Amino acid sequence: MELPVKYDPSLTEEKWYAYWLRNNFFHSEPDKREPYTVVIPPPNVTGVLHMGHMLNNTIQDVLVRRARMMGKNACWVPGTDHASIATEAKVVAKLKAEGIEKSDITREEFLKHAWEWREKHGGIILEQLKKLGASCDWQRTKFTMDPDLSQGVINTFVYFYKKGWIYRGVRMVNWDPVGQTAVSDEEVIRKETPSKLYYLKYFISESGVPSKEYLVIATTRPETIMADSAICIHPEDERYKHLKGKKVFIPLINKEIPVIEDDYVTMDFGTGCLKVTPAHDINDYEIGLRHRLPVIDILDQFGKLNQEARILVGEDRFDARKKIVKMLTESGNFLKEETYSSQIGYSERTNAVIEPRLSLQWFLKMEEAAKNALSYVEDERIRLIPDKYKNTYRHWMDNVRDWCISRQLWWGQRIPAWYLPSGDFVVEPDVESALKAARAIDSTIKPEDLKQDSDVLDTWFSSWLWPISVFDANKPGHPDATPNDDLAYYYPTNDLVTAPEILFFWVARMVMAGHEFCGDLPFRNVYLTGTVRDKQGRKMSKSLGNSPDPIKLMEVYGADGVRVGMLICSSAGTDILFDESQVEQGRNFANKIWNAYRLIKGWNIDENATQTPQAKVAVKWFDELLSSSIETIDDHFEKFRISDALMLIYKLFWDDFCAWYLELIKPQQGAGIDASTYNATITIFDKLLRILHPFMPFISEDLWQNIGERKEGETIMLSSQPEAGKYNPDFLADFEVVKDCIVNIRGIRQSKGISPKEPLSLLYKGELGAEMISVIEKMANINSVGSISDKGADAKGVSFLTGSLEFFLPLEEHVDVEEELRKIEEEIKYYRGFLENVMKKLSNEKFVSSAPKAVVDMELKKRLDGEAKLMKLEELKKELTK
RNA sequence: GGGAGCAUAGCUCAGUUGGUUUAGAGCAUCUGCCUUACAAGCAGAGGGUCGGGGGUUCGACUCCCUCUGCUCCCACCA
Repeated sequence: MELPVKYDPSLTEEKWYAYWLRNNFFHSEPDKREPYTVVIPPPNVTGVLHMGHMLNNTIQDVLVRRARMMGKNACWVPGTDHASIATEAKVVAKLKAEGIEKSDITREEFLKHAWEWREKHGGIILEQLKKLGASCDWQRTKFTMDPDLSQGVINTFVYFYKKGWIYRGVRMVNWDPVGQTAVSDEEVIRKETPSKLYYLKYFISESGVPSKEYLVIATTRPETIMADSAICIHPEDERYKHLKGKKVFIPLINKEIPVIEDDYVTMDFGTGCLKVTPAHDINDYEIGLRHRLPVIDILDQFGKLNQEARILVGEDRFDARKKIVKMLTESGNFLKEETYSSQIGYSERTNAVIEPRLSLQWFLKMEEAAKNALSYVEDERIRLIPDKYKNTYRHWMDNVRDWCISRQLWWGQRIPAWYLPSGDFVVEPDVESALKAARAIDSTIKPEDLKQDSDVLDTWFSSWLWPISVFDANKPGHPDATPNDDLAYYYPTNDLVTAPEILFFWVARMVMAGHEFCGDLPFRNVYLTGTVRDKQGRKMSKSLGNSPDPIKLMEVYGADGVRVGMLICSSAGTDILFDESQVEQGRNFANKIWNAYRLIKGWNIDENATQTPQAKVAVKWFDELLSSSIETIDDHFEKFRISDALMLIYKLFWDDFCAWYLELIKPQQGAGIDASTYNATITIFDKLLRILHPFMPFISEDLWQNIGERKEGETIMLSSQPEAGKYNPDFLADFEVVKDCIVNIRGIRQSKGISPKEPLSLLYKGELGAEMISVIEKMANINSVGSISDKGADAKGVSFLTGSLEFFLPLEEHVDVEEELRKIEEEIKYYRGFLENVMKKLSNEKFVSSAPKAVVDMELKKRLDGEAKLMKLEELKKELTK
């Protein structure tokens, strides 16, 4: 069968993925082998694959496939996250498009729609991962809202409540009036936003009556003046000494409020008089707490003014702002406005301007958990890669705040707290136990009297259990329970691959949950990927439209090509500037591999042929090179230098194997190859494929299946990673010298315009085995090799030095003596400079006495080599000028 | 304002406890090649003194200080 000149991924990828699935190769069950476990960072259930996922999952697959080939029982657990805010937002939008408002339907109806949405879209991202080649154990696919996982979340809540770590409290939260929920600080994006600073007059009260005197405050939010509880001045502000103990009137509503003193106020900002609005500003809230000020909340959940405002009731906060400025102008309280730019918080999900709002929320105490979580990283039981993130991690843990775990949403695990008519509440895992507990408080309670809290839990409150609950959903909330077989075997997991942005959100919290429920770390290594950016360094985002569609990319370049493109230039923790040319490079590499295979496959074995000397050296050389390379690759993986490992493999295959090895063993045109070389080559190729497999699973499987006799059920996936054998570094170095000689000769040909097809003769001086000479003959097209001592007295040619060897190409008609002289002069100059440097060191007393012996010896050797080179160059120069 | 990090060839990055022939790779560029596996290719070549300045050291891309530029995180002045 004729193989096409170009590798076509579309013919192999689907085929082999189906084969792997059919044979259940990805599935893992506990056994006697050492486990290697990875849990996927669960993508949003309604999400679609983006470039960040591609990078992240490619790395995981490389690690998992390699571990599997190293004899470990590899288990990569896939799954999705219910992502309450994002998913609920999508469902709300979808219903709206159908003319249904969330507020018009019941919770149950809404959840039905949400689950339908999940059924329809929930599998997409996992299907996309299959295209990438991800070797996940799909039978273990989990969803953070699977019934058993949800129960685990509920149990966890009950557990921490009973432990006293969960409490209910009034807190200033970041309220998203569009999403209708509180969002965490981390989900608020601050953006520089142009606004105005309004200067307003507050008239001073003279025994309950406004006087003509006034003070001036500056505010960006005039619509909140009705919620003012006080005016605050700095205790040391000389300008306002006369205001101490006075009261002032809020404009328009003429309400009397006190002037208080607090050093929170910055004297030189604005007017130095601050209006204190405890209900609508976090700092004001804290001042309010200190001075026991009343909290007047004038905004409703939609960001509209409520009855408390007295005026402009029902107006949206931004409309109210415009209107009140007008009203203040009319009332004579408006002084002036200035343009002003400030950092305004926006909701990450809905982009609505965040409203600081007081509300009753559930919190989880973090102090003790954070201490534990920090210790695992501090003493390196958990390794962060790169370790610079230790600083960030420590900073987070040292400044941790209690975690607001309630969300005013429907999509998620509903908080298991039931309220009695009396206002008391009980926290229990289910309604039956809640009833029982409630009756302990009030024996007359009937089931219909109990009202469950309407909030759901923060999504992270389920994902922090992920490494535990995917194996044993009963364990969270039950630290004393005996772990099931899966958990006992797979936990702790090995490596976690994720983004640094969620180091705190997710990684740290998993450490906390792992410590609490399993008494152990959840993973040993955390590999933090960089952010995928475009060529200009911008984050890839939907709104910018600068992210390529990964599926299309894989269609054009092949999954293997894309995988290589993503990894070739991305070390841990550094952002990768994505450029399609890298993916092109990956595709080209796949094609190179394909064509190497075509070449080998095209050879006929000639049973009568004997191994050429070149082939003999080539096999020996490549075997040893392979061993030394495997050692380096292992080392790279040990240190998670994945792109280094890939680059090494890339060069090993392309340069060493294709450009040198294959060229050396290539039989004469039309001739067959001897069996010994052929078999050795197949063995080498087989090893190369296995080394390539974690990075390029499809093409390596395809060629591996073809290169030998395979039966159904055999796969490169479950073969092994080649191990390093013995090698002789001196031999490898000698071979490099020979390569250098060949490159020299080729370069001379090019500069003299001598065709590679024209055979040349070569003279040399030094020690060079017959087999090495044969390599030079073949690779540089040399037809006769002699000793330099046989060179005729007037022979014209080109000399060059490599290693400790001296070569001479007799090229009578091509030689330009002037030019040769110039080149030699240049080299002499270089070595003089070089020697000068070396001598400077060696003649330095202190260097010789204080540097390690090995370093001094190296310098001595450099000196000897340099002097020898220089001497030869001087000789050559003399000959030329003679 | 607080904290962290980065600055090495045109581009993207290595440079692993300061010493391995006066800095490496890939891509891109240039030159010559359709050489019977591959033009998604082959062969060859050029290109940086390691952001600026100072210091420590026998020795600094590597450690310290400082300046400049950039990035990220945290907090945020009404």
